[in-house]
Amino acid sequence: MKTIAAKSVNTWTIGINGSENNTASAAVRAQLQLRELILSGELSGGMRIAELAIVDKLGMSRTPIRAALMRLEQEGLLEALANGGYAVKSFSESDIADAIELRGTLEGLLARRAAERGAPAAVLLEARQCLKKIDDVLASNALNDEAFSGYVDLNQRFHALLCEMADSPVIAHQLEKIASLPFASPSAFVVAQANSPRARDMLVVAQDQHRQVIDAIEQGEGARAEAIMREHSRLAQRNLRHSLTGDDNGEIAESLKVIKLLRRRGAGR
Amino acid sequence: MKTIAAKSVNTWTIGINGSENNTASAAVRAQLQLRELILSGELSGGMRIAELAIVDKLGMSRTPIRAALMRLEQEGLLEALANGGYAVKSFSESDIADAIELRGTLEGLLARRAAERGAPAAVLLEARQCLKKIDDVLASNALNDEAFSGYVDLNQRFHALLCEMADSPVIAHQLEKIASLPFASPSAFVVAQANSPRARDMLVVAQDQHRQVIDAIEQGEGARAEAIMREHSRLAQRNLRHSLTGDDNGEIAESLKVIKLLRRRGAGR
DNA sequence: TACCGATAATTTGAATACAATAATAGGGAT
DNA sequence: ATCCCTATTATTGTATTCAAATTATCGGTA
Repeated sequence: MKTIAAKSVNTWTIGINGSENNTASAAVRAQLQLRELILSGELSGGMRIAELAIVDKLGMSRTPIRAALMRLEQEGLLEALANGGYAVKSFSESDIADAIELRGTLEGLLARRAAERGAPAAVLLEARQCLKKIDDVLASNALNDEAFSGYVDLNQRFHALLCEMADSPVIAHQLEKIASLPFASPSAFVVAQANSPRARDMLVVAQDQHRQVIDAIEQGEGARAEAIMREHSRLAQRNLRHSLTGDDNGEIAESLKVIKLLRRRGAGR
Repeated sequence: MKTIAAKSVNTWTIGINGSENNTASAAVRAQLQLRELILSGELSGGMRIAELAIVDKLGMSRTPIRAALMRLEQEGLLEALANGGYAVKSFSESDIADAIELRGTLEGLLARRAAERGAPAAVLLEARQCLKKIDDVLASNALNDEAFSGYVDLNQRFHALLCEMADSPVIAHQLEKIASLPFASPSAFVVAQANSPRARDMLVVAQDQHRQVIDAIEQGEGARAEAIMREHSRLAQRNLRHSLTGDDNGEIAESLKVIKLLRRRGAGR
């Protein structure tokens, strides 16, 4: 009776790890596959999605597909049309920037709370161990793809630990929702940097911020902890801009699924 | 083709205004009625919700009810159970406090952005007019229920205008979601104060903050605007505490639907 | 040619029927 | 008497059918 939400649990981790997860319910499979279709650009921004078309494509009945569409709408990847049906949402560059800033703000809030109210020693210890592992990954001067992928995992783990320190289910839940937007996740633009010569340096800076925020939390320095996490999110902002205005003629951008969602110079804002 | 989301539009305003809205789709009706059942305490915290039971109660088929349950889950009023089905969520006092702080943080972010990037003159004008109307409401020394209800409307309008000033659909959308939790809405605890002698004074303070934040935005004082909105949300915190620890032996609390969701001294936190 | 109306077709919303899975209760064995 | 296994029941997940509404198409008229 006290078991909780395995159903609506972050479908990200499932999908990301590649395994097609044939055991999951049809609705979840539909959700994952649809997200994949959207992120891969097969269903491009602004395009209207008809249920029957998806039925044909995914080979299941309308019911689980309707559920998946509904979930993807709440996730923010689709928008509901006035007279039924959905359309693939597209995002301007400033939308993405806003989403990142939002995440930074919330992580700042978490960090401040953790500092003000004190974080459990056990979690702090885990965080320090996590930092050490990241150090290990960053030890070599040239990072291969495997190292980057390892970094992404540890980075996500660190951010999760930060959530835990603040001990606020409500805020944590909301942050999860925000980070479910593919371009707002803590390590969304990390991989984009894999080929860049300065890639490692970026991670070194990020790691320093990680360390400082833990320090601030331990010292009970709320304002500092908050400021650090906000600034930390600006790294993602920089990576975003770097991906888009990169000197490599969009080579990096091409490798980023997220870019498919970008509305190129849409009507202002 | 460019029409947008009349479907998933905030169902709050619909429900709040009392009219049962028989024209809406069955799914939306189910959502409204279910929320009413939850907020009225008929479906109390922790209670498991079986679809068939709701079918009997609301007299429609499972399909729209499933949709409504899904929406209420995303809204945060229900939680999905591991093996299917939902349970009514209950909130601790700190959960509510966190939700309010979250809203304050986001509104702070909005205000800062509005200040930093400049808000459209038209919206600023509207906001000033809104403030004037609130002044009018507060003019009399003793406020009747009608006056309070008027205040609530104007207050919501003001907060909406603030959203508009920041001109960030992404942040606005997220804030809407957070404020959809009944106790996190900007004017959630205003009515609770209707009988309190100091009720009007609270609103006077709030109004002053409204005025100052607009001033800060006009002056481009981002940090100040942010700080004001954060502090502004603490009024709701105080009202919350006042409602709960009130000297009137829970008379106020009784009038607040929100209280039905409260988990009295649950396991820690 | 452009515009308006009617009809046909497509599409979503709702209801029901069906399948699979989890909970429960009952009976048997140790 | 208790524990475990099985069978039944209840409940969710999925498919399909039906209805309503919206959109598209075709024909006619100004």
